[in-house]
Amino acid sequence: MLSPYGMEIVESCLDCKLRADHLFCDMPPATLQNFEGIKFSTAYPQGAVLFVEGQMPRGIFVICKGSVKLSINSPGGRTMIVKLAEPGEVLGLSATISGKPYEVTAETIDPCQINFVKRDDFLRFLKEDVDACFKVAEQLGEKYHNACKEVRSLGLSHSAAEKLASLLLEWSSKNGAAGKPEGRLTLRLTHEEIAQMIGTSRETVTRLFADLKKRQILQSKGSTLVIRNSGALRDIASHN
Amino acid sequence: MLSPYGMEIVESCLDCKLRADHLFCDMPPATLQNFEGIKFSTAYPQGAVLFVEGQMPRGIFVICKGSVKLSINSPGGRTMIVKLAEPGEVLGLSATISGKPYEVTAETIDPCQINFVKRDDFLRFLKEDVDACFKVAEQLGEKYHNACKEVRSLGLSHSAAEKLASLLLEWSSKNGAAGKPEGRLTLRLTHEEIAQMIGTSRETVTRLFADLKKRQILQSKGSTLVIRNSGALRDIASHN
DNA sequence: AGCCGCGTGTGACGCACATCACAAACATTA
DNA sequence: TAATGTTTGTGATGTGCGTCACACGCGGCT
Repeated sequence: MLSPYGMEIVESCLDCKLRADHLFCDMPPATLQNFEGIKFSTAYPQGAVLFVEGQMPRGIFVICKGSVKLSINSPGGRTMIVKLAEPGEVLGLSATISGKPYEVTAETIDPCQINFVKRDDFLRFLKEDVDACFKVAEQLGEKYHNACKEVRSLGLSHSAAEKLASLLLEWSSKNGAAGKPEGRLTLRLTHEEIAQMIGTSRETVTRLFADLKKRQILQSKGSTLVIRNSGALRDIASHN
Repeated sequence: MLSPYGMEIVESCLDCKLRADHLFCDMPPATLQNFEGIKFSTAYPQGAVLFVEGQMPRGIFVICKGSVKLSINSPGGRTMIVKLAEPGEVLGLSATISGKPYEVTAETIDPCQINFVKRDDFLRFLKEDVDACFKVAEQLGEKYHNACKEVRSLGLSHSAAEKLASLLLEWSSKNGAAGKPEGRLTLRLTHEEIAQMIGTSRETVTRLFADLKKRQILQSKGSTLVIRNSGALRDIASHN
């Protein structure tokens, strides 16, 4: 079956082939059966906003396909991108559990398939099933872990160059884990968005890229980046 | 009963008078009974290190009395204080659940009573009890929430003045919640440590305090601070 | 008393980076 | 192909604050 946005749709979680790779989705069959009963599967186009920071929680969103940009915004219009969430991640979890407003804003960056579960249904589901509840704890632990990494990078690493280098290495290694050739990656974000990820200005990102190319550490054709000297990049990333 | 460090000790969680105020400890009696069986209650002096960032998780620590400083460190010797944890909070939770290294370093800043539970015991405890598991999820949500606040303050608010003002307001309001007179607070941290909380240098903190006093916004006698103009302080804190 | 260690106060200096202000390179639409 | 938007490249300029350097105050020693 095809969604309106030209993407194949997975009908049921039970026969989702990628389940084992999807952190949250890898639950015992019985638990999954219950989940199946309360989820709503929806397809979203690129640029759809799932929820906004400060909204009261309506429920949780499990990413099946596509990626989602999580960001926080200051009243003054400043934006910071916290994370790019991938399939298998659950969004809106802590807000849904605590009943407090969503912490971040979630916006799809390509066509996505996403399972939604209403807050009440989800809470009932949790209280009835230890396995599910434990999965949620794991998932929240993961979120906390990521947030800690973010804090570390924002608070301890100094130069913008350092943070950009770390980001590139992280992306590159994520490629490696996915079987793609490591050391080669395609940028899916604009310089502006990259700047928002590492907490600097767009111009600085541009200049840093220019510098890395001049120093033969990076090479680019279109939106494809090749890391020519990963050693040097690592040096920059861990320069205390 | 008195501990070696001149602090009264609570024998059992079941008749702990502060239980209702302690987020994690407020569990159903049956659950609490189980917890009672696996916990080890210990008294620590000031300056004790519970665990260090990067260590493999031995288990969780529930604070009964006293406060604990959570920090992260860069290989280059830089330190950032992430949080001051209070009674009712659980430390080492996400590491214990995921089996990955502790995210932060935990050090007592005054004499503490703390319940320790070994990793295996704790995991078994969780898998047997949905209520406990749900409490853990709540607790992790809380941790995630705090981390998000940290990210927001590090990534969006720019000037050091802004962050210091926010910190003071937060402390002051925490006093208010505890019944103490709001707008009056005693500093328990040195300028150096405050600097580590807001990610700046000690000298900057000193200068900022001097400036706030000169502008009649703050007033200090010894380690006691009085906020004379909370409006102005709020303005500084939310200056976009 | 005098000495030491620790926290604090304050000046001088420089650099990394924000900000502004364009121009050039693409992408989209009509 | 012109017309309009979006993303990128680069210079000029200013400034917040990190860093170094040193002096002062205060409490705990012996």
